[in-house]
Amino acid sequence: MTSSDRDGARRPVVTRFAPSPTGYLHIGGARTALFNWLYARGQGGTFLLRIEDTDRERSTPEATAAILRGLDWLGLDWDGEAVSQFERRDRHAEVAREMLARGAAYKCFSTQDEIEAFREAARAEGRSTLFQSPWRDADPATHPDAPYVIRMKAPRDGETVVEDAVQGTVTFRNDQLDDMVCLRSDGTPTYMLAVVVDDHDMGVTHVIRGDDHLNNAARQTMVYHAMGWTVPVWAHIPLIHGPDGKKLSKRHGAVGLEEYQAMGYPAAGMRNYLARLGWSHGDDEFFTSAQAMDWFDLDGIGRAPARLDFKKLENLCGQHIAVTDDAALLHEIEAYLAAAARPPLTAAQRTGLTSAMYCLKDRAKTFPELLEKAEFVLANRPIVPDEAAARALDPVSRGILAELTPHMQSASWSKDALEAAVAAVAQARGIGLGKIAGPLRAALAGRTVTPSVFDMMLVLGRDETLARLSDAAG
RNA sequence: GGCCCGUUCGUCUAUCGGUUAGGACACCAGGUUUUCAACCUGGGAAGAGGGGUUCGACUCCCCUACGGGCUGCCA
Repeated sequence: MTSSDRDGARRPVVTRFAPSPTGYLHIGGARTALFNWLYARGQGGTFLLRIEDTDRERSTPEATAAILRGLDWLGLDWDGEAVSQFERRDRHAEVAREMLARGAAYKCFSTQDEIEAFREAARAEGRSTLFQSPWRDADPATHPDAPYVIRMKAPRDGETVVEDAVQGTVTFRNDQLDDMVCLRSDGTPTYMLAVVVDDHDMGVTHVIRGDDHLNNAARQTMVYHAMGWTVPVWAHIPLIHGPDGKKLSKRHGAVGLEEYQAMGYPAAGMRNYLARLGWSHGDDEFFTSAQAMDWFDLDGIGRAPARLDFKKLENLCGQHIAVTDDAALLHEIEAYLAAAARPPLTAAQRTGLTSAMYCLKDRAKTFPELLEKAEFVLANRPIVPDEAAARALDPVSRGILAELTPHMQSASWSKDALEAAVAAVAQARGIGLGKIAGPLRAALAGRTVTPSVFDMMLVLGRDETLARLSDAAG
């Protein structure tokens, strides 16, 4: 059996990504979104987006916007409108009341101070610090006229089993689970209640999320049971760690997805890398999104946390840049420029870059690297050599360039002819091709790292090439 | 503290009781080469430790160590 029909009944798959808008889109969150998207799309299902903004203190519209931008960049499209969890608060409260009516929940009048006192005492005595409310079985007649929260009346005996598509069967003793708060004293729902209600109402069939929620799944299962709702297929995926194996944090460098865009990684490479991080399909390493959709399955998800490896990311990005068509590449490079707050391309640069793309795309791993190698076509005369290029333009080299120029003037402008011309000069001088290519590269690009000198001449054309040669030789 | 999860080359991983434990990235050496990238050849590199179960364990069970998570009127 596959994980998709673990619960027996085949339902159209519905997944969701449910981030809380309290900051940027975390790289780990992005992968969670990717897995949900891949699974839904691969199964011909639906992928929903829900913003978990019930924490009014920390939620911001800016963070929501950042999340949407991140998903958009990664190419993860969701179905329908993004749902605001906060706006569904009345529905959540309604379910809390329903649980009350069913005897699956109760009003708890304990104050924060009382709860804290309880925990301190428990800690001191070495008992469980799970709060045991005195109101759990209180007679409603004794209820004071005071603020209260609605707590889940969790079973005290027995155990709750979470059937997880990734983690396997995980059993929790019910006495380890507390009577979680479902509705706060101000009448707003807690996350624990809201997720369940929303996932149920939205018809979510597969909950794929970080394994920091594995414990929560047990308590949420109780809500499903209390309401008589079908429990979704759980899939708790391991978190992503930093290169040192510790929980990913800012000291590891980039943790926000947008930073990766600003660093110039192509979205396709990012998707490929993220998909491969914690999920595998045999020995396949390099693949398109279409293949990933086709192959993606919950069974292929690993159980151990994975570490970020920038070298591998770069390698995959390089491969994707090489196979992306020129127009799409240009488009993405312009988006990168904007994301990195770099000046946009001029019309002339856009044209030049397009004509040079064929000799740039398979020698760059990131957009900044590609742009650096494209400098020869991006820059205008006079070409200002960088330090290394300036060193390559010593008097002897300039003499060589001066000698080469007439040959270039008469050569037909094809790669073969250009190579022949350069070879002829090399032979006449009794030097290797490298002795000519170095200065030539410096004169044409002002750089020492570029595409082939012949490709550059082809892209630049005769007039521009000769002009640059004369600039450098002169 | 309690509960839960995890642990195969440096990294990502394959393996789903029987393999010389495979691949990729990275690294090292050599080759090719006009730079970079790419490419070719070769190399080093792994089952956390200890007990079981079994004819046979990386694979199953237990313990320990280490890492992570939860234990909130945060999500």
